[in-house]
Amino acid sequence: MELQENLSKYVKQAVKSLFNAELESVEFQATRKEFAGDVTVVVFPMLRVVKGNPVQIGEQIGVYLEEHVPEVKAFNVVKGFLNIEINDTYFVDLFNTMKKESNFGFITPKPEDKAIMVEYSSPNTNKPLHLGHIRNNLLGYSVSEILKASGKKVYKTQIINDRGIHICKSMLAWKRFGNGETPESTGLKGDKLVGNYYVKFDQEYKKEIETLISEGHSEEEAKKKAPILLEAQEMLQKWESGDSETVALWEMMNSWVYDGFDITYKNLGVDFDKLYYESQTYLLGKEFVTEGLKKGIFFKKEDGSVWCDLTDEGLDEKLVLRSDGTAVYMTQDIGTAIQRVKDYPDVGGMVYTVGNEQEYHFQVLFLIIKKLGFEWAENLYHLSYGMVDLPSGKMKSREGTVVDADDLIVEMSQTAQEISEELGKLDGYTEAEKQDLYKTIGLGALKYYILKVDPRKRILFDPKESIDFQGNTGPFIQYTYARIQSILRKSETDIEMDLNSDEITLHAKEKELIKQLVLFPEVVQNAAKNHSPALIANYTYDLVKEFNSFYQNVSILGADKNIEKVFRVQLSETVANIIKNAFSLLGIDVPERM
RNA sequence: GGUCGCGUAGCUCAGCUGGAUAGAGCAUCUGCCUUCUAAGCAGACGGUCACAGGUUCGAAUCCUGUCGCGAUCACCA
Repeated sequence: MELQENLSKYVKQAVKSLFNAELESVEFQATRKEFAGDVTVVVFPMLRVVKGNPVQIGEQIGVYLEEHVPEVKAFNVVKGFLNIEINDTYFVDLFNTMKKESNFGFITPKPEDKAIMVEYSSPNTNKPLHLGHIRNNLLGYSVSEILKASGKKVYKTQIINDRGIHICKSMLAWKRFGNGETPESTGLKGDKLVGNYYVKFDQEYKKEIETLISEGHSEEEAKKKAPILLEAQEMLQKWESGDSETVALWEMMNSWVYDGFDITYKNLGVDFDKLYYESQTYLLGKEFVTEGLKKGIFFKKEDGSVWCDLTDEGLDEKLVLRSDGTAVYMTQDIGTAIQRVKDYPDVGGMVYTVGNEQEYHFQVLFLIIKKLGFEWAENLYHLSYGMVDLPSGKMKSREGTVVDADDLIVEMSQTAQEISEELGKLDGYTEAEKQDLYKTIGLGALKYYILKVDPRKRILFDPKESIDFQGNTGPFIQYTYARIQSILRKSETDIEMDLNSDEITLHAKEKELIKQLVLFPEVVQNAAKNHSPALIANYTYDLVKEFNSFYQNVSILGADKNIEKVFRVQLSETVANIIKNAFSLLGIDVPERM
């Protein structure tokens, strides 16, 4: 902050003139609440160049600052901490300049800058989205928005794992047991319908294994020889060879799933600029593996499989092409990355939002891309997040132990509805408006709950304990926003009006609010640097807590003087604007009433 | 076994570019709606910051080791 730079200069001057010593840097921190002051200079580090008692040194510097710096009103020294009080006019002027910036804290990207591509969601097309995908989607979307706000150009994308044995399993089960069912005929969402057949496949598969074992086969043998599995594998081969009937079935069932996903994405409020399909990128990956083989980046084993030797980087050898020449997961990811830069030449880096179980995969992928010689390999980042687990353990679609994304969203809205109806503050709202609001609040609770925790941490979600709507939650912050809107509706003060800083004496709560508000740009940059929506969430919570304390302790519309009233209304509106902007970075809407 | 991440109040989490007496929410208990929305505010209770060393004027924060939890080390994706 400018103030600190300014003070830093004077502290150095003070040390020079008082002790004839050179200070390299000055250490500041926010003054703790229990002491008087706004900013604190830590004296201890100075002891290296200035010999003496820290308290006395602090006192002397304090006197110097009081005399030489107009913004300094008073000071006190506690142990080695020099607490400095700043004039109210400084803070009011600060507020006057920031309140006019409609996108305070947001930086517009420069056209010549490189863009970042953020990948998230990237589901398999054989089952519906669950709570784990929700975390992924919210993180990816939010990090995209944060990067944009920090001044980067961003493309949101995903890679859809549309080919492989998993989708063949659903296809086969549908063919055998489906009787021609469609989303239309059943009324089921397409992804749900397909997911049911994936589960059905697994049930049949298990039955067959048991039969084989009872016939005397070993378990391992049975798992490999179950007829339904063999048939699925056969289907995959048919698909790869372009068998028209198989491809038609594949296209039909995938399209059901996409329709279903689209609904979930829309409900979640996430979107994508560009979709990639594994079925369209894996061939490019194979091309580059072949090329890398020629250049000596990869090597071929006797059986024809192609590998990358990473023992120099402390890793192992990694397979990039099977002995039968087919692609593996890695091959496809190499192709996808390269395809993206071909499509968007301004892309200079990528963020992969994928769970921490894939850390090794991305470590290897990034090294391989580097070896292939792409300059953007330096700017690849794996946004690795912890799993969402249930008290019973990992979520498993095949076993039905999942928290379904659509169901959870509906439940959250219902809870919001129950609470709202009990409070009964929505007179005059139409039923449609109410339903809209319940969704805003329900989603706000869910999104905030997920995003406020450090992405790296594992989340234990207990379906029996509902997500809170009080305290450090989305609805609490939304509520504060609505509360401010209510004041703004009642006030007739001019928001644009400039405030003469000499005429305002700040209440302690007002000063704290201004201090908190001006931190926002720094928080946005920090969140971008750390790829952490949690930093935005926690900042917003602190701001809102501060505001509510102000609200309950200071009358806004009932201020003694008009200028105070105008200032407080402006302050409230600015807080509301920051809440709205901060929450937009988390993908959370704010309501006018609730 | 190797590698990576995590371990802070009964529970969920902040704090981690080293700084003052470690902060919130939930839960429990006390007050506050004839004044701007009580999904709120004010307060009480609650901690060997996993453990042991080290570096430092100063360590929850940095380093080393130990323990616990999770992930990963496939011709699966």
